[in-house]
Amino acid sequence: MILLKQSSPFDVFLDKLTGRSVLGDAECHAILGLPGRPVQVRTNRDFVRLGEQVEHASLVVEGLVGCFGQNRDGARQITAIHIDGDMVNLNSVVAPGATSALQALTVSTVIQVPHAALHEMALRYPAIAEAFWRETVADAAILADWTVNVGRRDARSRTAHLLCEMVCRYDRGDNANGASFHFPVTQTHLADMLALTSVHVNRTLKGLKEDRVVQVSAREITVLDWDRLVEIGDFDPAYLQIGRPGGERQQQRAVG
Amino acid sequence: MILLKQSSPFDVFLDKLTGRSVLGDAECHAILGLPGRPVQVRTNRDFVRLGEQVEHASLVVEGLVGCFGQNRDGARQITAIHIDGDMVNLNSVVAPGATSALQALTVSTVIQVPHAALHEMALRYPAIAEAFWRETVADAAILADWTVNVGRRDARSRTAHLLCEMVCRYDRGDNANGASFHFPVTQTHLADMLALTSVHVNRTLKGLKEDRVVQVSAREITVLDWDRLVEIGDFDPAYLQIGRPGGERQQQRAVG
DNA sequence: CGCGACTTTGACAGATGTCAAGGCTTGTGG
DNA sequence: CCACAAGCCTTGACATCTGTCAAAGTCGCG
Repeated sequence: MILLKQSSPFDVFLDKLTGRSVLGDAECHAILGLPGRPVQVRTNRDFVRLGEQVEHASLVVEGLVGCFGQNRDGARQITAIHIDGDMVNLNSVVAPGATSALQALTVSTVIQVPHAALHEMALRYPAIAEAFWRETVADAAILADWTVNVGRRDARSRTAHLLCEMVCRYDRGDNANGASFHFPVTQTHLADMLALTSVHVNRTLKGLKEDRVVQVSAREITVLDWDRLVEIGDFDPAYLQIGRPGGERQQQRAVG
Repeated sequence: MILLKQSSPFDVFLDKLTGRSVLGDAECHAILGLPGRPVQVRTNRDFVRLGEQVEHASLVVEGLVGCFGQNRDGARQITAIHIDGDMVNLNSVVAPGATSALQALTVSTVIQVPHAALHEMALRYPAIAEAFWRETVADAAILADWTVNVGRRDARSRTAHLLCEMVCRYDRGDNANGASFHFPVTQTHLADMLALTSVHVNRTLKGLKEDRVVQVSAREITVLDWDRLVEIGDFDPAYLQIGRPGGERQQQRAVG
């Protein structure tokens, strides 16, 4: 599968897909040829509301997007965070009634891809249908990990764990000492991800900074001591299922 | 789709599928004809271990099965619970490397269905591929709800919420006052689902019993005041996506 | 320069965890 | 049919983590 043109906004998405699934040329071309309408979303703006019937999935091209739930009192819980190249709500193709809200955490650009196109593609190319399903499974694995994180780790460990995850998802997992990534979220956002209060996030982050494990400046996070961060965060990247098509088992032929 | 024979152990599974997806006769027959090997699992026995490569999905016929994560100290967190008729790890068809352990909470009977059969069926019947994908999405929605529950509700509300969910999943949602269901889990199991300690589960349950909201006897849970339970639990069943094929939008033709 | 959003800090409150002991149920074997 | 053991439930006293409230400091932007 040698496709070198880096022009389509779907390139990064395709990369993520092929990181987990085996796709043939025909499928790759199809993905790259998907239709889509770019949309800018302002910070803290819901672009999908709870209960809404959506008609397109959204591919993040730039920015950060969160999946929000909340309790009766309005306390919010982020259940997933999506970075560029992630198709936020691919799941909506088969379940268009949104069960959680989607909000941009920063100014973001997303490409709205009509369900019809994705659905048709899944019907036509079983390998794509499978790849989409697999993406949903991977997202669910991350979600399960978040549940464990929120449920069974204390604030310090929980925070470190999240940072480890983001390092890996930003593909800085190797050579991680000194690795840094732009993570433009407020401490309130972090609190919503970690099920803490922003005050406590502040204290926790302070601790990690004082211990020279990470450095945070201008919303840029730098890992000073990766091994220590992994240990504090009780982190094992297996659940992220990054870069092993077919769960390192299937030798699926590339149909196409 | 008129299939009245209630002989196959896949009947309940098919019911759940058709509750969310539209399937034609051919697909229904195919599902009912799936191969499978019944297996008994003892209480507290892992039948899938973390990291294991599995080769079949497991359909719960009887009993209760939990999906477990844990932290470094061995504190456990249940991330999903499956009752009879649930295909526990349908997701393993496309991601055979287990990212969490599966354990029977009570003596359970599961039917092991080879991935090969499920995979082949998904390739042959796009509507089934889609239905399987949709089941994964529904499970993920429940998981997201659990994350919110664990992260943003206090012990009392969290417990009530879980009970509400189980009432609905056991299909006792209507006529819910007086509804009861067999839920043979220990308080330690409940603690692992709710991210509490068993001691605190005990105190919380005591409170709900004293307030005449629920009654618990011999592992049978009876709802005394459904409206109150819903209110305490801050519960809205929408996320369960029960009984509305296609997310109450798609008028999908039944292919077959 | 000043406003608004975000961060940082301290004092205190409250929810939940920890530890430990005793009571109850259930199943088993004599 | 009784006695015992094992697991489970229940309870109390106390510890600890995290939340709450409030104020001041900082940063970036118009």
